[in-house]
Amino acid sequence: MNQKINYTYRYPRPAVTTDCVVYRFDREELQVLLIQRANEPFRGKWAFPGGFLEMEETTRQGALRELSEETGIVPDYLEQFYTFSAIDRDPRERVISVAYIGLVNGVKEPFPGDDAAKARWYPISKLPSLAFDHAQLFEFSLRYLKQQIHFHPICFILLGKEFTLRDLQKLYESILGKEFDKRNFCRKINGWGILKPAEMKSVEKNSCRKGRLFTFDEKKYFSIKEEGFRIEF
Amino acid sequence: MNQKINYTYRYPRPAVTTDCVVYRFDREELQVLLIQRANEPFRGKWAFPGGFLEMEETTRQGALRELSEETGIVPDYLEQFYTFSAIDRDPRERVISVAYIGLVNGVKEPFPGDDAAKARWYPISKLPSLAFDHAQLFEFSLRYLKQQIHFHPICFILLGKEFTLRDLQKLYESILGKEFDKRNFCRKINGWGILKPAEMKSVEKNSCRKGRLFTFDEKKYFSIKEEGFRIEF
DNA sequence: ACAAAAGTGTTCCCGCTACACCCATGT
DNA sequence: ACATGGGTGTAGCGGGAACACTTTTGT
Repeated sequence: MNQKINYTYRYPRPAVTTDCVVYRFDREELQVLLIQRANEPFRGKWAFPGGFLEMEETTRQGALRELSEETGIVPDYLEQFYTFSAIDRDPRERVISVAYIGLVNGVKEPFPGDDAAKARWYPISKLPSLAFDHAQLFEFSLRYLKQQIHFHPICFILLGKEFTLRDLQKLYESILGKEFDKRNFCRKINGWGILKPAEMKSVEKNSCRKGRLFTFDEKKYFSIKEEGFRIEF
Repeated sequence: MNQKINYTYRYPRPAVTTDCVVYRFDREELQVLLIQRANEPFRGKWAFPGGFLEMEETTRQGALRELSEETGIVPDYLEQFYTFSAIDRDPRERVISVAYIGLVNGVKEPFPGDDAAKARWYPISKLPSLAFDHAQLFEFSLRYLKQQIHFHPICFILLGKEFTLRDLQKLYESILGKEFDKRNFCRKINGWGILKPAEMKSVEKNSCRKGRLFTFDEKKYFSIKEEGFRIEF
């Protein structure tokens, strides 16, 4: 397996990697998935999962593969957000990284593997010091999220099947970094008409209520999106 | 100069290129800058300017260099919008391209050079058939423009120092692909308070009036942007 | 019992929309 | 003279913002 073949080119080439900033929302705050590096460089430091691109995969496929190898996580949404190419961003050699943002709903826990000694979710307000230029990677990813929230149903992907209006509001507040009035928020969302009440099992109806549960009406969303609807906030 | 050095790596690497979709606005319609390829592959076909990344430059620098070499154009704004990595996007070999969007104000004309046999501006409604996956590149760039118009003063960069309200309206209509009511448009823009009347030389005051000239009040724009202002449309 | 969070309406205001006519210029 | 494009105001409506108290549940 430890093949000794070398690859030779007429001109020098940078190495190409992919990195993933994966978000989840635990009904209180936004969190991102970090791994603790098992190898040099930056051994022991926390970083976003990622690694070298293979020749027979797109960057998207590479990002999914590395994410899966290092954490076992399969995201519910994955989109490219920026390519980092600063000349000294990797101490070993010239490396260009295509960075992806991932969204996960629910409470999946990671299993560290490969280059990851550990893997865990960190609240975005309490990130540790990060390897490489990953602090910048994080900043860019959050800015991208703040923008895309207007064009994609990001929040509904993060919330998963059922959620309360409070969950949704907390999530908007986490991403946009400001607070809203409960009633106005509620009316605004309802005005869009893209939520339907979730069906409840009769058990739930009486028992411990955390608020009414809703579901994202995907069909309705895509139909009004066709007509130019945007999730303005 | 024709050095015979080769570069050898332990694992195979894709080649990395940059491409630029540069826009200008001639007061009637949006145009993009295309070159006619002087070399294989796709010799004779139209394409966006671009080429291989060098080791001592960032992708941004590479994009600027290639653009300058092939067309002599220096954009007034340049931002990355997507990285294309489909496996067969270049018939020669595996090539990943980091694509940039450029904006130019005024009427600069290109000078073809390097890999470009010709270089010219094409109205976006009349693009010729394009080399590589550049049709997709174009689509992505336009989608990006449509989004970024809400977060950056794209339009004011394209218009340059002085412009009429009619120019601005035509530009918004070109990018967003829909038409607006003249008076409502005017009131909306004025409401932002980021336009100031341009000073006129006394000659202009009486002579052939094409409408009042305005200037983008950059200082004002950045100050209200700080407070969370967005250019909603 | 107390604290924490859910649920619920009204008023005011601003910005968006729709709409038509006159004037100046250039041909 | 005619055509083209510039310039201007109003009325109605809908959505956004500000605002407080009661009820339920969990501790």
